[in-house]
Amino acid sequence: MTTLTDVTDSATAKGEQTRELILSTALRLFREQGYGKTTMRAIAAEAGVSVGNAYYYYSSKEHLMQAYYDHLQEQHREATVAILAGEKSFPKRLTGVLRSWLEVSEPYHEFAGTFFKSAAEPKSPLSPFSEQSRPAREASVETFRQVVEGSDLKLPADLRAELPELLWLMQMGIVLFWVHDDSKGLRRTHLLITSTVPLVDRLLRLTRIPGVRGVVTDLVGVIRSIKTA
Amino acid sequence: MTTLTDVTDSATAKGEQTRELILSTALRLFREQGYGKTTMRAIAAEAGVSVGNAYYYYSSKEHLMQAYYDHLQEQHREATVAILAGEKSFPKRLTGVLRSWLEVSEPYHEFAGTFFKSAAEPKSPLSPFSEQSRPAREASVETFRQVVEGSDLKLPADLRAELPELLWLMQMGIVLFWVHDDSKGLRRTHLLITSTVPLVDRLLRLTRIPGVRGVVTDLVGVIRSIKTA
DNA sequence: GCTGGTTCTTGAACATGTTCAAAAGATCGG
DNA sequence: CCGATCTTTTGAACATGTTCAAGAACCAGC
Repeated sequence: MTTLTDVTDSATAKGEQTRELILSTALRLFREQGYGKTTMRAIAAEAGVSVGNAYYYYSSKEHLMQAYYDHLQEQHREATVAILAGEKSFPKRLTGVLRSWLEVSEPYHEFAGTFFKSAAEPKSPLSPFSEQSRPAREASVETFRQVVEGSDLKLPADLRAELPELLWLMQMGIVLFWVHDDSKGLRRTHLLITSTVPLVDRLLRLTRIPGVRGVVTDLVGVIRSIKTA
Repeated sequence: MTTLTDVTDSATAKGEQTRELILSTALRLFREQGYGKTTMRAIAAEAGVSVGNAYYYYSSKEHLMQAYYDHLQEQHREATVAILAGEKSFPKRLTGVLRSWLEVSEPYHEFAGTFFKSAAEPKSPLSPFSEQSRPAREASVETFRQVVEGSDLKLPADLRAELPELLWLMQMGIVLFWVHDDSKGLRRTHLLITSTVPLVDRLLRLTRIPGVRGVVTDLVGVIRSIKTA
């Protein structure tokens, strides 16, 4: 497959151009006609290569999707930088990050469903919980860590430590909702975000109440034990 | 396709036997060798009919899965009756219902992943949120309604009304976890249930605290607005 | 510039879900 | 019992993801 030298000077290598040609062609076709209607034969033909060649670089149609996912992730990360730079309020930071995901992903909404279809299978490398998507997942969690870190939110340390992953989970939930949302202009998903974020904010601030504190501590404990079990 | 008379005397009709033969054969093969490795040709051959005949009754391989899903749902509902009859404590009722789902589904754990793969696609009739699975979904929510109704749990009316659906959502989450759980004897999923249920119980009882009450009322409001939007 | 190996490319072949036109069987009025 | 109509059954054909053996292109070392 790939050798060590590939990593260093792959940028100029011949095959690397083919690889990118195939990927960009695939992404374009996915966008233009959806994932399901785009055949591997069509991708190959459009890119001017043979079917087998596409498989030489991407071992399956799903892998092309995986590449798209990484692409999306990267775009989102870039988009968040500006947002996080100029805002201290926690709810606003969170809203901004979630909204920007929506914007970045919008062109793909139609065929995102098919994406999640693959993602839901545990053994699939596309699953957001899989080993293969660990880098993308950790990058995403990192974004939420920044949302928390740079904000004015005051929280007990233990909860604060787990919060980024919880927010990531929240985003997964929103994405799931988004995938099923066929309302005009994604109105319902926007509504979900605008109404959920302030609620989360208030919930988090509730941890100051003594009676609540204990439950939260336990909640954090449960999360930790499940993660390591 | 089907005429009105079908509904009434279909039980004895010739074709109905074929339909059931195909379904039972399919389910057996699914269990024996997994969904992916079971081909439509194999199902047809094993049932002693032609491939086209299988499609005459089940318009796709996924539809056979749908039938299995209904089957599972029904088994779970039956299993819960006994549990709910002899227990008043809310956490115990909830634990019992969740555990029994685990038991009923256990033989299918291995290929359940593939099932959820199909289920995650929004347009798929298999999606737990789809129109087609509304009956199964409502039956399931109904079970959780009974968990709440027959329990000693004291709650504000508005929250109590939404709780069954929230619990159903919780189960979806557990199922998602379960699908990814490959620990010995499903240890981690059991752990998730045993540690989450008491927490939910405590969280619900927290609604008595005035400061919490307001947030919960708003939460319920958000849920309602999202549902109807 | 030859040679041996590595990388890249090809297209035919395969596996499997799905469709469909045609045939076979069942039902029923006359 | 006949023919018409509806239901059921068939199997070949099709679409498409995937594999693979073979060859082409390329490159490093002599």
